[in-house]
Amino acid sequence: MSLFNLAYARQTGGQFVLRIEDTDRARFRADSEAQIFESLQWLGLGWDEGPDVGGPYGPYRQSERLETYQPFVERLLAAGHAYYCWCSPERLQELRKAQEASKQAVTGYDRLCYGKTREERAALPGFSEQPVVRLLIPDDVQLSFTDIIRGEIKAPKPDDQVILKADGFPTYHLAVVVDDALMGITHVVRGEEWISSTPKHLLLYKLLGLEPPQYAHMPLLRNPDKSKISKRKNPAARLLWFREQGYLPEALRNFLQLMGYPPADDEHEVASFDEFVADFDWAKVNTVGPVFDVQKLDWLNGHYIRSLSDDELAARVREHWDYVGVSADPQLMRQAIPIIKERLVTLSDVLPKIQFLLTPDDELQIEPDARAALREDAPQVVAAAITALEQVGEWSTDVLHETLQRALVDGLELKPKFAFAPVRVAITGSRVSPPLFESMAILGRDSCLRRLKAL
RNA sequence: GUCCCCAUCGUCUAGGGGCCUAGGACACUGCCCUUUCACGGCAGCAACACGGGUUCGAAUCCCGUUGGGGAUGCCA
Repeated sequence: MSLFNLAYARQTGGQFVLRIEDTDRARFRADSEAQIFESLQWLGLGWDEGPDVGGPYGPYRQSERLETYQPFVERLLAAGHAYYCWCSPERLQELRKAQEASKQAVTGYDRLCYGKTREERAALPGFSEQPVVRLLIPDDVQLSFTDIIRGEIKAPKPDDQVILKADGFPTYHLAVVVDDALMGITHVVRGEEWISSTPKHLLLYKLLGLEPPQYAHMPLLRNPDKSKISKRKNPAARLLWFREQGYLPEALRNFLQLMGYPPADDEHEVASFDEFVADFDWAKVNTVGPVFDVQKLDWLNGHYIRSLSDDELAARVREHWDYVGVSADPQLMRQAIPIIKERLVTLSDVLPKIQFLLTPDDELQIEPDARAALREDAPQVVAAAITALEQVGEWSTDVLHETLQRALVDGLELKPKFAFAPVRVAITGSRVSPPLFESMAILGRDSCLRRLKAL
């Protein structure tokens, strides 16, 4: 949502505003705001106005704007567009349960308090001391509106929605309308789950004499079983999970772009944010909720990793290690970057791929399947390799390649495949590894010979 | 239950009446490259949910069915 919001703001020279909608005290978490900041910043979606950077329409936290909403509530009350409701949460719950059980079409508040004074209402059951304020939905409330993604859409008829809670906080519905109007918001970009609430918002604009914004209702991302993406079913619901896993923000950004927006053409699935901005058009945004498929993200991430220079990639790996708390020799990692780069899917793959370089020689484990795959001639091959390598002057990739080629392939008349396999197992402990001679060059003469002798 | 949104390969999508024997990407399979694994290259597998219309002609327009999603909160 933010990505698309920002793209449009950039394309049109607008401001991207970050507002914290923290009107629910029950769900308040001290660290959630910091997580929002970190997620957006990491993804490269910086905001022009917000609680931390300020701006002309602050404060940008709804919990700090309580006095702002009060007069609007009073105006609605005075004009008869809203009314007090003393119904207790228990009564409302029972009402809801009864409506569900009845299998009738009726839902929503039954207007028990409408038109009653406090005294009149207090005489009835299910009374609570502290009232809420409800919006009176007229019968002729406007139910259709223009969505800049979907065109003309209909929405369900709302019930008498609470706009001011018993604790004095506004609900989202009131706060979002007041704030959007006061902050000069021209475009509201939100998930499609808000379509059904839009008539309430439009009504509020009308009753308050405010100019409504344009609406863009984006499709919701889905779990592989097509349900709405959730933290329980999908760790990907938490943006920072990707950071922890070693994904590049630009890869995730590109992927998210793809999830909501078709590529400009067949050749442009990999596209920068600037290209996205240049091509951006609300009418092209998808209306179908896409399944979040990590495989494609993996491919994109590998693609972006490969497009980085070795130094850039090493810097990213160091950042990632700092973030997740890995401490390993950064110099060695930098040396190994060229030989592991095209083998990486995420930054987390770096450590396991260079583990054999970091392990002390006497602690190197030979993987069981690697040992099992050794042929009977392995001892002779390793012995020949040791003999040949002990004569090597310059310990470099080319010399090592040439030396072993001559000693094993030519000397023992082996196919390269069988000639180098035992050496690979001795050096790396595995059947699969980064390129052998490069690895040996990084490891150094002493370690290589020790490992060969050990095998 | 009611209301709303949506419906093309396994996944993301192109397509907006004839250019579609439906194109691309990821994944998968095979081949090539190759010291392993990757990368890269080439090839292949694979879809218009169903039923009615409209039309000379429908993946494209309309209706219905089915399926999926969302809303129905003093949550956002």
